[in-house]
This record gives sequence, structure tokens and C-alpha cells, in this order.
Amino acid sequence: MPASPPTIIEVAIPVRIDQTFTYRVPERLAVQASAGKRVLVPFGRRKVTGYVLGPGDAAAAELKEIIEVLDAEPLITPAELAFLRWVAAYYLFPLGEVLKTALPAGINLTSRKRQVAAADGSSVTEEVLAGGKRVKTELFYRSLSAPAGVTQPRGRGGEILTFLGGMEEAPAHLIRQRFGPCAPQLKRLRELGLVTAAAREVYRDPFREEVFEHDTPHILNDDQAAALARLVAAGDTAAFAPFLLHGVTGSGKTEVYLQAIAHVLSRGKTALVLVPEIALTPQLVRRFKRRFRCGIAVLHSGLSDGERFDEWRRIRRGEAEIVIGARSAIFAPLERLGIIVVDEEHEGSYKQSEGVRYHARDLALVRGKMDKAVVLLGSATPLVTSFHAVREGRLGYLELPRRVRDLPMPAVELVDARGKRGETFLPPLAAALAENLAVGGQSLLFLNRRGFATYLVCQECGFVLRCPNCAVTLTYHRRRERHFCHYCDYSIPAPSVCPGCESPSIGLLGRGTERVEEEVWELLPEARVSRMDRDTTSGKGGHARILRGVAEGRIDILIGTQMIAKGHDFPGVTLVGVVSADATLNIPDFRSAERTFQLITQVLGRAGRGDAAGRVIVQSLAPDHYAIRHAVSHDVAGFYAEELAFRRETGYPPFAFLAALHLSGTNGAVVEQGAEQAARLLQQLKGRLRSRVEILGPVTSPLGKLRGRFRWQILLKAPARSDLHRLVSAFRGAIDLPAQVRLVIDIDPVEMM
DNA sequence: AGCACGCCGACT
DNA sequence: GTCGGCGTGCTC
Repeated sequence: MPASPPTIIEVAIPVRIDQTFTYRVPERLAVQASAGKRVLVPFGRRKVTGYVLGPGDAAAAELKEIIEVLDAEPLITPAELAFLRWVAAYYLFPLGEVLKTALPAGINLTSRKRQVAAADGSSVTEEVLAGGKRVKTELFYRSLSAPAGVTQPRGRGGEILTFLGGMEEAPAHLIRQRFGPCAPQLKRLRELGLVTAAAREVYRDPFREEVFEHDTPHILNDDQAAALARLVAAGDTAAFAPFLLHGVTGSGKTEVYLQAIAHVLSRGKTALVLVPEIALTPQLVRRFKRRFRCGIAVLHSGLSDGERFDEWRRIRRGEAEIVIGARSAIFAPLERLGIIVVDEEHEGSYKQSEGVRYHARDLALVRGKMDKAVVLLGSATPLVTSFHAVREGRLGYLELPRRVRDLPMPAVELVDARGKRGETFLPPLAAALAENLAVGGQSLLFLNRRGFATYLVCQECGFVLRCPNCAVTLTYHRRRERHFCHYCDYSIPAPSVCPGCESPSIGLLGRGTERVEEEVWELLPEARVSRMDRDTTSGKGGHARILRGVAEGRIDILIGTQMIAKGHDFPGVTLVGVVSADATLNIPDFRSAERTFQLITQVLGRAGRGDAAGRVIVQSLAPDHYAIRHAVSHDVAGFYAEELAFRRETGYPPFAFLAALHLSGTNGAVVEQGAEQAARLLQQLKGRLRSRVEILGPVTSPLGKLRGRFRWQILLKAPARSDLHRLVSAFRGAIDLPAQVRLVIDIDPVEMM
């Protein structure tokens, strides 16, 4: 006998409360209200969208009735729900919020209270239901044989008719694109009975306009072929199989992704490709569209809500076999998932730091394990934790040690800049820039700091210009004649005298890309110079404009921040100069050496053209530091060995697990009290649980005050993940902070295998 | 996260 | 005298 439909259901609501809710289902909705669908429910004084988890327990509390079932079919499968439950439990975030994050934005209905002017002039509060993305429809035109007595119209109407005659049918946007605004003509054609129009559901496709030429798989070199063979073998076992694809820059990792995915598709499975940032998706999508004729969907935050909803629906319906997207694409509703590729797995942008604080790189491994898929982490500079997992045998190792066509690694010259802080270009770099310009080569200059000068200091009284909201110095931007806070965007006009003592002897110290640009003008006035950083790429297509300039040879020297180190191909670049390799080395973070090594290695990989290895000059104030030494000698294994020794000694990941509790608020004293209260509770719980977690703090966050909020943090270090998780969960259940103090729990992303 | 209730400062 | 600031509590 079939189970009778539940009359009581458990519902997850997207609010910051760590509990689910139970509702009654009226008889008329009983059959429809199944797990995975959305329901509109009364919640407090408003109506909100919730997610049905399954049958509920008749609790003691009085239950409200659901108002409506919003979906005909479930939005998520039981397997997806299991994954999202894992995410909620692991990151200590309410399941309803996790579900909302995983689903396309803007689909939910909520009631809002609004002040509405009444007829008599007074105002009344009115409840309005808002939200809910709809499917988009478009008119499709089709030509008919002309009815008797109707002559073919002249002018634009006739042109359109001829155009339609040559094809089955055409959507309105295509006609508009070819003929410009033509609504009156189309209306006339319909009235004459020469065309018919039918509304049809369409997808808002971000790549609609483009046509793609096909290409065929490239021939692999021996390393690529060996890597592919292992991926193919793993794919055929249909078991969870995680790999690190460690390939030097230019070694052809993407071609391995493409062919591994082709194999997965041939087995009737699907593929998910994660990329670190939106700017890199178009070029990758084009490469995929040229190779594959199956459905490819794109998911990232740069799409409009409508586009994202449509891409999501295509995937949900099984119309896309490949999904390419940024971190949130880890939640893509792909079924029969065969492979997850995480490109540039070391990139920090895989970490979501608002709302649900997940790490997509880690979740790829979790989801891959649940779905029995191959997980392929690709990088030229893998995370230290990934490298360690390889050594422990938890991650398969695929190596591409050579560049395609056996292009040699660039020759790197390390220049000791100690005692020469005032000089932007030491003689070797200045000479190399001039030589390269003379022979018509392109150069890249890398400095990971934007603006002109890092800070303003008074030579008279020692005053340093700082942000009133954040504990950082203000960076001087010459073009805009202002000092900016790079954390909160606060700015003030550049003062001409010291704001403290009014002395005119103020100095601008520390250099950024803007100043490097100026100094290149002075050094090489005939060079065509451009700069690429957040200040010059802010507008729409700002990225593309500069990249095109370089590609078309209109730029001799490109100066940039880490933007130029990542992903983009600069095929004509024969010289790379690192102005100061140390800018990122001294930030107070145990990962700063790792980040510096990765950044330098990535930027070195930009050198080389055709079959010629490029030339690289690295200026450094710390030429003996192991991160810089190993980066310039391309000694990846050497760096990891030293970094792992350092991590072992200091007790950082992968030899310990971390969590951070961030407390913030506008009242410093209250936040500090909250932090102390939290630390005391942690100590108590630690004793009770006999936990081996180390509790550091409370301490003020590195930035103390950020964007006007006071910040304190408590760091937790544990030898085992389970230990850490038990303590933090217990803490979260027990803590009762004043409402002004906001608590954010950051479970540090470390290896998940 | 909203949303309303509630209790203290500067305004028509 | 009220408008409105945000501190506090609640949501099946």
C-alpha cells in the first residue's frame, strides 16, 4: 500500500536561524507538497519561500499551514539535498540559507510590507508578494504563402519577408538585429496574413550571438597522454578518484581537461568545470564550444538573474552535459556527474566569504566523493596542502613537467635590491627594458600594488595618513589627486601640507603600479605603455580593451598587478620584470610565502614567444627567501619541501586544522567583551569535551577596525578535524552574544580527502 | 535575514 | 509635543 501523502512537513527557511520548521499541509496540497519543492509559508508576520525537506514530526508547538506549493517538480534531487545538508553541517550555516545559495538567485517569493498612499492622503501598510523569476518568451515569425489579392510589400517589410522565406522561422531578436527596429512592419505583415508569429519559451543565453568554428583534439605529448590514460582508467571504474594535475605554465593542462571530459561524455556522464574568476570564463567557454557539440551551460555571478535562472533550468532539465562556472557552479544541478575539474585550484577566489562561507575547491572533492566522480585539481602551483595529500597517497599525481613543443623555461635573473629602495628599476631591468623595446619585443612589468604611493608621511612630525575606518595607510593615486583606502574606498583630496602640523615637507613613500608607469615614461619616452589593474579595468570591457591592445601589438610595455599574472595569454611577451617580489611576502598570514611563490611562478610563466623562451628579471629585497629563490629557479619541489617543513614546525595546515571566529560590531568595547565571553565559553567546552584544540585569542583582527567595524577574532588550531568541529559546533549551540555583536565562523579550507 | 516593538534625542 | 534612531526579540 502506498504511503499516504504527509500532512506534516519539515521546511527549511532561508533565515539566519539554525533550525528547520514544521508546517501542516492542507488536504488540497497534500499530494503536491513533496521533498525538494518550494512552498510559500507564513513566517512570523510575513510570507516567505521555504524548501520542503520531507515529512515532519508533529511537534508540541502549534503548526501553521503552508499557503502554496510553488513548484510542479522538485528543484533538487535527494542526492543534491544530501550534499547541501553536508555543506550546512560542515560550514555551520542554516540549511535554508545553503539551499537558497545553491539555487539561482531571485526565484523566491517573499512578502514585503510597503507604505502605500491611500485615497484620503493617509498611508496604509500593504503586503505585497515580490520576486519569482519567470520564464521568458519570445515571438517566432514564420512566412506564409501570400493569400490571394495581397501583393508583396516594398521596402523594409519586403526585405523581412524575403529573409523569413529563406528559413524555417526566426525569433524577433534576430529580425531586429538584422533590420533594426521594425515592429510596425512586422505588425503590418501579420495583418496582411503574410507571416504568423508564435510565442515560444526561450533561454536567455549569454553566448547567443556567437558562432563557433569546430576544432579537433590536439595531439598530446607523452606526459599529457600518460595523464589522460590515468584519468580515463579512473573514469571507467565509476568510483571517486581525486587527482592533482600539476603542469607548469604552458604545459597544456586545458587540452587534458578537454580530452578527459570527452571520454566522460562518451560514457553518458556529465562534466563540471570550475574556474577561479569570471574574467576567465569567456575564453574557456569558447574553447569548449569549439570542441564539443553538446550543451554547455555557464554559471557565474556576472550573469543577470534571468540568464542564470535559464542556464540553471537548462542544466536541471538535462540539456547541458558540461557546466563551466565560478565557485557557485559547484552547486550546479548536474546529474550523472562523471568529472569535476577545478582549474587553478590554488586560487583564493574559490572561497566564498559572505553568507555561506564555503570553499568550492574543497566542495569539489566532497561532491566528487558523493557522486563517485573523478575530481581533477589543476595548477602550475598547487596548494601546499594538495602537494602534501599527494605525498600521503590521498591524491593521485599527474605531472606535466614540460611546456608544449618543449619550449624551455624562461631564464630568470635575480637582482638583489637591498639598500636600493629608492630605485624602481635597477640597472639590469632598466637595460633589459630598453633592449627589448629596441628589438620590438613586448615587456610585462609586475608589481602587486596599485596606486602611486603606499603612504604619506610627514618629515617634520612623523604623521602618517591613515583611514579613519580601517587600520591601514591611505594610498596616493596621482591621476585622481586623492588618497584612497584600499579596503573601504574612503578617500580624501591630496593635502599639500601635513594634516597634523601643517609642515610642507611631506613625503610619499612606497610605490605602486601608477608610479611604475610614470617612471617607465621617463625612462623610455618612446615606448607605448599601458597599465592593467583594478583602476584601469573598472569599466565594461576594460579588461578586454587592454588585452586586445597587447595582442595587436599596440602596447610595448604593460604594467600590472596580479591581474597580469593570471590566466591571460600574452603570446608576444619576451621580457617579464618583477619590480618588487616582496610586496606580498610580509603580509601577516601563514600563507604569505605560499602566495608569493605562486604569484611569482605564475608571472614568470607569461614570458616566452613561439619557440623562444622569454627573459625574466626579478628584483627583490629578500633574494635569499626560499619562496623567491625557488620561484626564480623553477624549483617547485624544493619550495614545497621547505614550506612543508615550515608548516610542520609552526603547526599550520596541513599539519593542523584551523577555524576562526570573527566577532565584529560598531562598538569596540562591546565587541571586546563578546570576544572574551566567547573565549571563556570555548575554554569551558574544551575542558568538558576533553578536546585537544588550541585556543588563540581573543586578539584584534589584523586590521583591527575595518570599514568602521571593530573586529576581534579567536583562532582555533586542532590536530584533527573532528576535534575542531566538535568544539565549534558545541560553541555555536551554547553561545549567547549581545545582539550588537556579529559572529562569523570560518572553518578554514584545508584538504578534504 | 526581516520585521515590529520599544524607548530616548532633534525637529515641524 | 511627534518623527525616527537602532537595540532586542521572534519566527513552526
